[in-house]
Amino acid sequence: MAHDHGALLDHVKADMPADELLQDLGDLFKVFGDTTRIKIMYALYEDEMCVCAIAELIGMTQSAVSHQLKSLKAANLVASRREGKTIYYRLSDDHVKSIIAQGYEHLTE
Amino acid sequence: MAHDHGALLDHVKADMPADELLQDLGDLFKVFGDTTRIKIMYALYEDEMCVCAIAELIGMTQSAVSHQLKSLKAANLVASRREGKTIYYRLSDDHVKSIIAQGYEHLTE
DNA sequence: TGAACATATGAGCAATCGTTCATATGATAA
DNA sequence: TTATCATATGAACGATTGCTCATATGTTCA
Repeated sequence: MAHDHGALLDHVKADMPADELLQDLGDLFKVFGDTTRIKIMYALYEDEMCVCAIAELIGMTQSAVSHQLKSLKAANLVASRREGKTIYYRLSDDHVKSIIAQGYEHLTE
Repeated sequence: MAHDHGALLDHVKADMPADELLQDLGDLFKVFGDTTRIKIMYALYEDEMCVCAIAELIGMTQSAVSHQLKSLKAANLVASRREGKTIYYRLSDDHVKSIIAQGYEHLTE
């Protein structure tokens, strides 16, 4: 410790979410913290897209994209539907757009 | 590649931000992607706080907190002021709160 | 059934990350 | 100046991450 902080700590501590939620928040933002995944989310911004289209668009291997889509899906950021051999992914949530938009604003002002 | 995607790729590609911005977005969210840094930002949610108070609050070493504050400052998420020996940190931006709030909403619904 | 296509997945490896430990910097007070 | 307090920083190490490569799964069509 160091100098005295009075009642400040107790007050702030009372307003903090539970540790598990803080962990989940970190894990969620970790998914946003990679350029490849950001590109994938932007690819799906307007409309759904199949895996190989995403791969071609962002210039990455089908395998790499598939691995990242798995992360995104685990975080409930994308959803998918099958149509024959093809699987189409889409953003599952408006939060994706608003989170990215807030980040965008932070950078460009 | 694989099957044909017609004009879809060109259309979506035209709407994508420049690579450098996408990289910056990923780097920004990477800073949110750690529980310790999330805790620090929550600690500063209401008011500024000195380093040792943050360390005591979240139960981490002064050194660890200082390292993370450096990351947060490099991303323009916190700012600081000196008062004698003590240095007070605060959130530098309302985007911090709104980004975390969006993440929170995504998790809790 | 077998071939071709679209996607998923496991292992392995280089790179990045977050903490610890020791030490440096910077400010105050005696 | 010297001692002490508050914070910052560099090196080192274990843990996690994202890609590649090879291969597996699942679907369609002949």
